[in-house]
Amino acid sequence: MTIKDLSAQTGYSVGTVSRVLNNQPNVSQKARQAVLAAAEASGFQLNTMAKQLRQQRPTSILVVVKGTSNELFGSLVESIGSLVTRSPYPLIVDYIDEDDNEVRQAVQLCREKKPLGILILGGNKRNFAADFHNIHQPCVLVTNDASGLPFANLSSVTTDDRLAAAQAIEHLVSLGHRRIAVVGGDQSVSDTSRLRYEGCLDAFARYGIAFDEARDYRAGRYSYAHGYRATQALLAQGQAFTAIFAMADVMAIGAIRALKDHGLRVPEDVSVMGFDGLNIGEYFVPKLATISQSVEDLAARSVEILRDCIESGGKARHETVPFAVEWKESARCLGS
Amino acid sequence: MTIKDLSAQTGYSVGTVSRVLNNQPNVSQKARQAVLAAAEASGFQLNTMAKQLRQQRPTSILVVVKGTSNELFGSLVESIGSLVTRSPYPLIVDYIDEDDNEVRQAVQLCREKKPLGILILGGNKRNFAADFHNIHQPCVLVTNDASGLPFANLSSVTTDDRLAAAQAIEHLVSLGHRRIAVVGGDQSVSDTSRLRYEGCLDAFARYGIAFDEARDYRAGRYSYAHGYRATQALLAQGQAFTAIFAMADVMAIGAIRALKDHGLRVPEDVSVMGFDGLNIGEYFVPKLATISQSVEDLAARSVEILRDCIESGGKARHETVPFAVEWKESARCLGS
DNA sequence: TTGTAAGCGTTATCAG
DNA sequence: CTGATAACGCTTACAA
Repeated sequence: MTIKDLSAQTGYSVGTVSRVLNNQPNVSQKARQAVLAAAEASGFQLNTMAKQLRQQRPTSILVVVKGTSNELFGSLVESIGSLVTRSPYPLIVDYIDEDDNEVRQAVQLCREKKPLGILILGGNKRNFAADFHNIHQPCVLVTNDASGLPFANLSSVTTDDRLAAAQAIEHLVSLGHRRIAVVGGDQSVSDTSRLRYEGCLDAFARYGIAFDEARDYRAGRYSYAHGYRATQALLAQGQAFTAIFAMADVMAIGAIRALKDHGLRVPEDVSVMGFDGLNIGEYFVPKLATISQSVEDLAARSVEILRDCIESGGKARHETVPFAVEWKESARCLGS
Repeated sequence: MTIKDLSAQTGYSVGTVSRVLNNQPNVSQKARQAVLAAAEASGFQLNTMAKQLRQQRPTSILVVVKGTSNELFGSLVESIGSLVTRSPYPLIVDYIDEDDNEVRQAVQLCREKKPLGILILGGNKRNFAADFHNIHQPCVLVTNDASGLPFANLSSVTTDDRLAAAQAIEHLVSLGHRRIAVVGGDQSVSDTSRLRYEGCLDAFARYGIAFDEARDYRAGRYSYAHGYRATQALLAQGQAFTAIFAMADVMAIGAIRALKDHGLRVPEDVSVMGFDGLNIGEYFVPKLATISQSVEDLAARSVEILRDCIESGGKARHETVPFAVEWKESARCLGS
């Protein structure tokens, strides 16, 4: 089935058929109806490849997901997926390892797929600074800030990680905690982790609380397993802390399990606070105190910015979505 | 950058350039090297659209994900994604609502995207029986059995849901439980739920245990929230049961939360058993007793079958991947 | 071994 | 308003 067949069936030329199919003016009602009817009857679909080849303009949106164990990205991809599915752009989703270079991968895929625009979930500034100049279509970095970078086509949507982490610590402090351990990511490779770490330090400083990185901080990936291991490592030194702040809900859950396996109760013996606001947190026992970032907001803003850049040539921007400190069962008031 | 440019640069004709780029024989070493060098130097990439248009053969694999709240599918998509990313086929992932018709959606997308093959996550036989005849490329239905259906291009990879559910109940029975409530999906629309339900009945019958659907069964989607609600509904009649079998881990987690909110302890007061073997189950408190299906196996088998059908014209087959009954904390021995 | 040229299904230009 | 026709970048007979 091609427009040629449609042309033969209706008696109109391929030119006219094409115009009808593309809702162009300068077609008579009669022709329009005839073509539309024939197309409908045969379930005709334009051949995307031919169309794109001719128009020289791509149609898909590329999504690069960095790291697969963080459930936040899973939800984010789904949310983005359902937003984009209802738009005219097909999604190409590419999952890469947490250790791979997301920008290089994106460059590679851009050459191959020539997408209209790109969404990158997770990443770090260093990789962008090094390789992003090879990317020329609109791109939105999601969950990481890219505002310092000198690229006119790079937007970002993120939570104010530093402030949010500081508020997480503040919340624990307000509950009476003074000895707080932190589990998070490797600050040298993850900007997110670095910012959240700095936020912690901000808060510790503000309250004059001692924090010794070597003693009170353990790093790993954002996954259940690494949260578990990091907490075990912390516990191996003896439990001097009354609270743990985990930089991701998945790590917090791993941490709680580790505490429990160590014979400690949450929150009676140790309070735990997470970060992300995953659905599971609401159902976990105990309910997870956390910093919630709305997956829906993050997804919606990212997609909207990208579409604006693609469709209206909008300027790149760097947005911050709101977060909320969720008071929940896993963090309790000390001595109450 | 087109092969024409490469042709001009090297002095060879576009035909020769094309042959080199496609690793065809009948090209001199000299020509091959010259072209490859030029391509390398300029970072040249063949234009996929033009190639496909000419060859009339598609290259992508379509993944249709039905329902977004079931974490199992989330992990599955990721697992499939990382398997396929390392193959020459781009993935097109489409998320649809749990209530949409996955086959119609697939038909629609096939017309548009003309994929090489299709992976459908979740679905029901009725939809396949009604509309699958419109699909002519290899397709694998994942997590649902399609063996009864008369389509030569339809494979399926699934767990033996009926047997697995029966073993879940058996496990609870072996722990001394006699009054077992079940939360699951709507059997009239979800084959998976129907099979698991029948498995439950098999086991109940085998042990002569009374089970009254109206009293002991509540349905909802496979999500935390629906597991929670279904359990609330069960509890609203008074708690006559000592154990709950949930047809999905996400429902089991919702169930545990509901029990807890009702002042009941798990497993001391009520045992809970799930189904799926999600990662979270290992970290949940209590660790979730479940039927584990290996996401990796499911993904690996599905992708392998699909690739075999696509690449070697392999025959459709219906496979069953192993499952395991996981004895874990959330299900305890009655009266011990 | 290499070059030439005819399409693949569309859209866009240009004449009618 | 409509119809020819030339591209788009590539592969593949076929000819040399």
